[in-house]
Amino acid sequence: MNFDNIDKKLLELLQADAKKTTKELSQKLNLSVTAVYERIKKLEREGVISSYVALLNRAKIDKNFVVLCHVKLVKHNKELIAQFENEIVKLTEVLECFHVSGDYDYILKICVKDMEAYREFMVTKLTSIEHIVSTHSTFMIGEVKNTTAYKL
Amino acid sequence: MNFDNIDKKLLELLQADAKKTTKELSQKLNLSVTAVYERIKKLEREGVISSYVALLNRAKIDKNFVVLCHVKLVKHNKELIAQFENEIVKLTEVLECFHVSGDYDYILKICVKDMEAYREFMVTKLTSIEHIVSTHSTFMIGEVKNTTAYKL
DNA sequence: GCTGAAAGGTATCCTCG
DNA sequence: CGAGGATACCTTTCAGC
Repeated sequence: MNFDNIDKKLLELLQADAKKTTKELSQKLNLSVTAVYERIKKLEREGVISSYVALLNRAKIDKNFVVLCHVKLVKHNKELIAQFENEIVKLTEVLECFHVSGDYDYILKICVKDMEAYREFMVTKLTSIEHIVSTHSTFMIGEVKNTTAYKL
Repeated sequence: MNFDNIDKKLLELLQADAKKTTKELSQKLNLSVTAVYERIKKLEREGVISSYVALLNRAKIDKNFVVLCHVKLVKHNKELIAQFENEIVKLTEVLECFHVSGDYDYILKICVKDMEAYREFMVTKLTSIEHIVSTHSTFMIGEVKNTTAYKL
């Protein structure tokens, strides 16, 4: 799909605030309400906009302890990978999990309450998944940037 | 702030789909529309819900090349750190940047179109920031999980 | 903190340039 | 592709429990 400047601006606005009314958007874009409405519907239909979500403040919900955990598997055959990934998806503490190139196989972003909760998570959940040969935890000491918005 | 089970369920629903109407939510929660409305307003007022955003599909907007880049600075005094972080925030290709413990100082999640775009980013943007002594790029070869929703 | 009803604003659709 | 108007639905407020 191709985006003109209005689409780009529209996506920028919706990525910043999904609660803006089409009326407000139409004013910022110098378009009619209907035109904006149809552009949004098209972007949704095409799957460019995948969802609208509420973002929470980690600090207010006891999830302010963030760890980036590098994981290495014993082997890399299709079955083991599928099994591992299937388990990871279920873990609510894991917000992001990327299969990566390099020394480690996966990088996980884990959010829990504190170090104690992380210890508990490691012992009872992560390392109970089979096929993991090693992990390396890197603790977040500060969040410089964390956005969901892409610049088109 | 303290959350009862209704708040938790409400936050779960809003994190999954911010476009649900208070009417729909009230049915799922067995509450009146007004009660749900007031709970949401309170969660917004307290800053638990920080924003509502549209999430885009990376694959549809030419941002499907994801790199986790580890960065190490020369020194770690307050001034250099502030200067580095100030520059990073401006880079639209960087969606996440965490100040971390360990061998490297920062871990960045970078989304661009392809390897060529990444090369361009590294050469013209990232490494043009001063005080970086070394970087290590880890390429994403698969996305296992990527959510913005915390489980309360 | 909850409910139900009332008022005003929006989303959505339709017809027409 | 975009505009404007009609309608159903939603958000938001208010009185009362």
